[in-house]
Amino acid sequence: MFMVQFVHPPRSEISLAGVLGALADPMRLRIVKSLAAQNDCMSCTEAAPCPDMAKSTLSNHFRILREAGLIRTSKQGVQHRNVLREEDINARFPKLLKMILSYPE
Amino acid sequence: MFMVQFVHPPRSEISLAGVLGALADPMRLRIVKSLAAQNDCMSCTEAAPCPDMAKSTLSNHFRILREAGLIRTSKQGVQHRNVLREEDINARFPKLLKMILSYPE
DNA sequence: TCAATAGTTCAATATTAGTGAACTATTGAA
DNA sequence: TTCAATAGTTCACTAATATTGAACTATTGA
Repeated sequence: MFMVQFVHPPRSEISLAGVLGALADPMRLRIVKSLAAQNDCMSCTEAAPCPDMAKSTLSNHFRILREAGLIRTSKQGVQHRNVLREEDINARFPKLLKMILSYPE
Repeated sequence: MFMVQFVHPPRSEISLAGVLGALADPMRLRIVKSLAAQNDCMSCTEAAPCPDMAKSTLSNHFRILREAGLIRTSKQGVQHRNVLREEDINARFPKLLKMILSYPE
């Protein structure tokens, strides 16, 4: 009955604290690394950082990434398509994302 | 009777998640910016991001920065001398700190 | 010795994260 | 069309973390 509505901040409202906070979690960092490596959209389960994580936890991580402006989510069929908002992040904080993703750990 | 002991992680144990998490707070980011601008040690109150913050809150922010490996604290008289561990951070995550501190907000 | 200064620690409350269970929405097949 | 499977979300509960006032420790200087 009620469609799930995704909340995406406009580019101008993407904050540094928000971005850093979203990336300051090893699981979320792995999600973002997956999305960056794929260079395409991925479903939540495809980008899941580990197989044994609770669905609700995974969903929460995607929500945090979305609300921080790091990813854009749209619905396609039964899945959610998540893409990295690379252009937006780069426009706000040039080179930051690439640099953070470049570290091995 | 009991000296306050400061906990500082060795360089090798400074983690990306720890650094990003520590910097993902506007107040702590301001503290680190102050220390970077000063390029010297500062007391906690000198580097305080706003004057009306509770002492205990300020103390807690410094503890988080310290435990993340971002600052080194030593005691001098009645004050604590805080310095940015720039070399250590740069060794672990080259250019990251400078980049994060370069954004205006 | 006493007051002032600089922080820390403690205890209480408030916010946030992780998770299982129940739910919604879409697809595909009987 | 109905039903099961799939993909996520939302809710409710618990656990961890942040904020703050009050009490405390340590140092200095009068």
